[in-house]
Amino acid sequence: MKNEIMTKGYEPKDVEDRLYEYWEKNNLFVADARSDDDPFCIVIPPPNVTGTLHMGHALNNTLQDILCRYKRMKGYNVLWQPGTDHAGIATQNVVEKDLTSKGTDRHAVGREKFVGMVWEWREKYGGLIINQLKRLGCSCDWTRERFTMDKGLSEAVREVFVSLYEEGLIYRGDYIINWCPRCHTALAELEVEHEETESHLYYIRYPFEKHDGHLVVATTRPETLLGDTAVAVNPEDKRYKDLSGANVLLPVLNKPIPVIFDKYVDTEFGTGALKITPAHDPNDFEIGNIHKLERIKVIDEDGKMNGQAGPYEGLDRFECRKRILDDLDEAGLLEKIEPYRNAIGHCYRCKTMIEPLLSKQWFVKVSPLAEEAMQAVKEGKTRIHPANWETVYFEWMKNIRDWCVSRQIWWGHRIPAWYCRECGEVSVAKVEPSNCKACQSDNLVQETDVLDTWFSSALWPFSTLGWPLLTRELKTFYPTSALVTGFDILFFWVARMMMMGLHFMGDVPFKDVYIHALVRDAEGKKMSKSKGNVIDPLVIMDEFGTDAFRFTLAAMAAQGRDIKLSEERITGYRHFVNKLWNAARLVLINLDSKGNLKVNERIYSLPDLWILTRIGQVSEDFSRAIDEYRFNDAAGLCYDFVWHEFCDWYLEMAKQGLYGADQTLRDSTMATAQEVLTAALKLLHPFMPFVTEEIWQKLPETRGSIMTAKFPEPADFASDEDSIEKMGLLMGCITGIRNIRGEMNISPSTRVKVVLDVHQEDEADVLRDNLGHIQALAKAEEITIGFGIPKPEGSASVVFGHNQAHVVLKGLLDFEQERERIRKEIVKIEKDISASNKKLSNKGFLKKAPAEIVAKVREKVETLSIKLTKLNQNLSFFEAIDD
RNA sequence: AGGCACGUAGCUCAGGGGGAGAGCACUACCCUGACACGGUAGGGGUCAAGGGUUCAAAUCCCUUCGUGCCUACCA
Repeated sequence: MKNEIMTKGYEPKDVEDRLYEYWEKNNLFVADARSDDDPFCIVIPPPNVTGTLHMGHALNNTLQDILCRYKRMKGYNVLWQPGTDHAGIATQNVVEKDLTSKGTDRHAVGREKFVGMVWEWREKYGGLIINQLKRLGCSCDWTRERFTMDKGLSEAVREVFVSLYEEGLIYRGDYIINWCPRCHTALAELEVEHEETESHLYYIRYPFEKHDGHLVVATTRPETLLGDTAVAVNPEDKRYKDLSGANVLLPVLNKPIPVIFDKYVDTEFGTGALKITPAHDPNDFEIGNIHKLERIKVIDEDGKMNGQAGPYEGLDRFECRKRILDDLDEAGLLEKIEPYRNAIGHCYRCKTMIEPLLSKQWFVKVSPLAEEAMQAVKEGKTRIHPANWETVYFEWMKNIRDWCVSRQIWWGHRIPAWYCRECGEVSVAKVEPSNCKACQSDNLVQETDVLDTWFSSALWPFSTLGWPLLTRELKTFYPTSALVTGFDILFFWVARMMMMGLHFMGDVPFKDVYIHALVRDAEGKKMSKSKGNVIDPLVIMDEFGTDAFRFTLAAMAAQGRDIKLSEERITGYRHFVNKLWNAARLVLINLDSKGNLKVNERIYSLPDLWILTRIGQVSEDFSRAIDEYRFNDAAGLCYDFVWHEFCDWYLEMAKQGLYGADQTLRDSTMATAQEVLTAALKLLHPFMPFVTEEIWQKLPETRGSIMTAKFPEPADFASDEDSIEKMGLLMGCITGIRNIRGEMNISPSTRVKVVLDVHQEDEADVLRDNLGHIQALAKAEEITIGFGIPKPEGSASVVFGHNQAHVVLKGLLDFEQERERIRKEIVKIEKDISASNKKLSNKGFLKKAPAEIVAKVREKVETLSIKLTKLNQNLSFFEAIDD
């Protein structure tokens, strides 16, 4: 690969797969649990096995990869722990869909066989997302890949479940779930589609038990009134303040139920009186809990009215609604009906209306765990970046409710609880018990529910490192260094990892949490398949190359902001990749001169010193930015440095040395160019792993992979603070001359005569020493330098610092145009000066502003005044001339 | 409804109390021996509106308008 001629443009396709293979083959991603180096560990947010790479993954994993590659080069012992999540419902759905297309379903297949089929599916397709992560360049230690349902992690899950149960932190209780009466399954919130539906609001009279009159209640679901156990009103509501202790009679059933007071009730809505059906409405369930109301289930798992429904038993819930309305009307209890629109939950699969149903579920009692988790962030053991997310975290932790961890699906960790068929005793154990601990019966049956997928995800930072075994990995890498994730799963996942980590490891799971932006489409909408607005990262990578794509994501990942991805922006960064490639090409083409330069022979020209000083500064700023998770700043630093300093100025000036006859100068220039290019490659490697590695391996003085190279530090480079100012003078001079050329429309091929009227000896020296550069970059010839040289006839002038450059344009100069140019400049400067003078004449400013600010403004006025004087002189010079 | 963000150049976005910035697009001139995915120069903004704090506000505070997201959804 060495010394191979580089192609004119960078072709990512030829490079990416080959280099990724090279890294993997050389075990460059593999972490060493026995190393004494400082550890740096990130656990990947495990993508669903059913997942395909989307923009969210791309951003999330690019940022993690940047951190990992950076830390490796900084000498850390890096472990990026990868793996996938079994994603209970999502995965089960994929296989069920397959069964449906074959005209069968999971119930026909049976549990055991069905679960077997899911495993088969996972074997076959579960690696898709992993390969896509590799395509993105992720440097995960794939030798340690884990799965939330593999043997070790399943053991961790059981261990945790049993411990929490034994500590009394897991219990079984009643809960309202979303039930589909047609599919016969509970649905997660995510699987419920809320649809705006035309409906009705029924006003029903509930007569008072002890006196005349009635309370009117508004409801959209009259059939549930059979299960009412109270009517609630707001305690602030003056209309109902006398009803304390009163009962009303439940219509149809004529059963007395109490009137209760609860702030939850909205006085503005309906009549301000709310019927409470704890067994069939989630909110009513909550209120029922607070007021210790009886829960009466009147609808069964088929959506039919049960024995508690009295005369309506056996009716379908919708049929029952009709009948009950008729009966109410007949009894004079139906006051009115209003049309109403509301969002009703439907089954995402069969569109059947969801029935909120009371059932027994398993819960984790989270408040003691949450308290610890909150404390850890307050004490700074875990820091959340950007910090404003800490508020959100605290808010949620404060209002946390017990966590319902049971799910009525088949794919997942089956809850390790066994019921005795003889006596009903519940045994929770790591391994299946042979006998009931109460009655010794061996007639046991295991709980059919599985655990919420987030239960195993909550253990991820330590279960992947080998827990419950006390492995070396655990010792070396726990607590992990950073967690990188989107805010959408701050609660689902981050908070729960905090709780579990603290509880079972006695320490936080990670020291830093970096919350990154969400990638949205051009309209700012969340990308989703149903909206059809997804941009496929793989398509982008094919079109633009992985490096350009990654760089774009990083450059746009400003903290806490959403990213609206635009292809134009990616195009811009693809150009940047190409620019880097061609800078390297320039260096490589001139390698004939890499030479036998001895260290003490090396010459440091002003541009050399300047660019070396700059790369040192940039290295420092870059590291600080990454350490503070300011990815966009780090990206911007590299971009500006490589393009606008290294390429635009340094390499252009280097050509002087490269194409000249002086061998030592050529060798020195090449030495600096190579040194800076190499350093820039290292800075950019975390962002653009492929192109940087490819160039690295073509450079003659590099060995192995750039991945193992030492990251640049300011101390690595020759440094000269003065070079910054001197170079500024030189650049100002060149820019000034170019400015005139541009404005006057002088063809680039035309060489111009330049007279430099200089103010100070030391500045004159700088310009004299770099005459060649001025000639080359400003396309000048015959440069004269002197003090107080009069403005030559037919010249346009520009002021830089305290100096002037007169560009002699005899014959080419349009006097009117030049007058106009100067006037324009004068107006601008006068405005600037007067603004500054206004500040300086403000006593408050002089008194209260920091001295350095005042000095700066003074200096500015001084500089601008000199410039103004010179401009005015030049203007009068031209005004004296008749066209 | 509540909470949290955000309104900066035509577009996509940085910046964040003391000189309005970048990329793309646009204009002019250039295929100059790394790169036309390039070079040089240029045009373009009341930093949403109004008020306040301050010597100084695009930046901090308040209000309004607009946009987006997250919760909760009104029975």
